[in-house]
Amino acid sequence: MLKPIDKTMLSNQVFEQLRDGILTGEFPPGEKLPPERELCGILNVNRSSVREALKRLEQSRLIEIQQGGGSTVLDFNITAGFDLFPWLVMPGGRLDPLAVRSVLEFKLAICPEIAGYAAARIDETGLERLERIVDEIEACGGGEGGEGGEGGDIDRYQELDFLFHYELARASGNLAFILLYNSIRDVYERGRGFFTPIYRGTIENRHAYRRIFDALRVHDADLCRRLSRKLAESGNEAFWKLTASGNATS
Amino acid sequence: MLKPIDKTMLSNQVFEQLRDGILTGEFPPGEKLPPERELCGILNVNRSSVREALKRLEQSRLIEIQQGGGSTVLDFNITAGFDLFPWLVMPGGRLDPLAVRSVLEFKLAICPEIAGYAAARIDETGLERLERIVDEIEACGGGEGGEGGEGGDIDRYQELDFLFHYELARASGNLAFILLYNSIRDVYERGRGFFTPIYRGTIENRHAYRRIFDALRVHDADLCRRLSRKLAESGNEAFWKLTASGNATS
DNA sequence: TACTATAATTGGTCAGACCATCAGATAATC
DNA sequence: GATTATCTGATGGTCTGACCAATTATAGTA
Repeated sequence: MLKPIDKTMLSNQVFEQLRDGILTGEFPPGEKLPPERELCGILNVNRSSVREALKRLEQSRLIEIQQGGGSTVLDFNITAGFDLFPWLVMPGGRLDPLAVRSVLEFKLAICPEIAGYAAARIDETGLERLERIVDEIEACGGGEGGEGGEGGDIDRYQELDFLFHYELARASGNLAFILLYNSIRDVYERGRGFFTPIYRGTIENRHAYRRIFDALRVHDADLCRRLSRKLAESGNEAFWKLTASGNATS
Repeated sequence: MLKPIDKTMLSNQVFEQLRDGILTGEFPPGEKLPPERELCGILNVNRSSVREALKRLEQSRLIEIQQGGGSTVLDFNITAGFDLFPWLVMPGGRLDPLAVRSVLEFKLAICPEIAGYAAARIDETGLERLERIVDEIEACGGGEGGEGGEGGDIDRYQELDFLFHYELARASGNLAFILLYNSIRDVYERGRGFFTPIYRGTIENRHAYRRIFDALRVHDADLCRRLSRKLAESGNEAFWKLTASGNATS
């Protein structure tokens, strides 16, 4: 009966409402948003809060503000940057199948490349950090028994999988890859529960990380690429199996 | 003597000053920004303007704001998303060599993949749009004479090259790739002048676009990937030649 | 009809006030 | 003396109301 109290700042609530309204098409591209003063009345907040929200929407390139001319909704497909991706993957708390496909294809495209550069450039400290992660991944029990209640391990495995790839991105010495993973982090965190079934199907591959690590250690870029691609492919296959059986995007 | 007047909004000027200060290390990670009221005094603007700027910095994940606790500078390498990339490529108007290398490697990694998916999914309207672009690229005169003053053509070629790849991203049907190019667009626009010498060296490849287009038309994904990779590689080589001779990043 | 001047709309900035939260100092308690 | 509770100041969050600046709509004029 008692619900947690929403302690988000007002300007943030305004921002989220308008952002979701734009992403769901409630405010279609080209249309004008209500004037600031009108929004104040509708939302029952001060103009400062509204303005802070509008400025953030403008920065996300979801709207265009023109002095004297009002705020116009932009077509986020054309204007919005990659930082918006997490919100397109889960509009309104549900997974968008097309966006999920995009995620999987995207991982398949960049993970091997990241691994390749990482193999060429990784240093000792990077290797150490990765080894700790690999060790812990292998320690995650996965399906050897039917004891059930292994959700904790799956959760941790999911987290470690991200950390593993994030460390690879850092080791690649490529700013673009690092920033990319910073943006994607939200996808993982927001969609944690939804991706769990996928990871449950791929945890049997947890020794694959070790193989990649060994290839990194000897700076075998080509092998890293191949192994990383294989890992990504197995994850994608697990997902498609689930969607086929109708268990995902629910 | 007469300088153009900066007509940007005050909050935007505040935002840019603080952002650049953070990116250049003037405000190192972990350090606290001056309190809002103090910033008002320093910058001689109203608190609303300061707040709007701070909210945007927070959204860019460059700072963390805590009620009663001030604003803390974050480590953008760990927190900032891909949308920040353009500003890391050209901090203070100069090219950052490491970031440029990142751009080139990044293009090399994703362009072929985009082309591959585009080949599988492109439709008639997409082909039409691309053909117009390819036609115009081929019409760009490039180095056949020594008439000089061909800057207009180079500029247009540069623009068309981006449009070509952007259309590929759209045709790929992958949201991630599209958003990526939306983010990258700024890199091209802000660094237009700096990249021109590169394009001057690669304009001789302008028939490569036609070959990719032909492969797209017959949905030959593998050929598209190979051709796209080759195109990206030739661009990168042109850049490294320039850096070797010390003409870039000037 | 086309152009121009005016008025209304709307975003940008400002000033000042008060509330909510946090951090450090102070006082109370064991 | 150490720990805990409380108080105080600093700082961000919200509100009110006003005025400026740019745009847009309207009315007037040639």
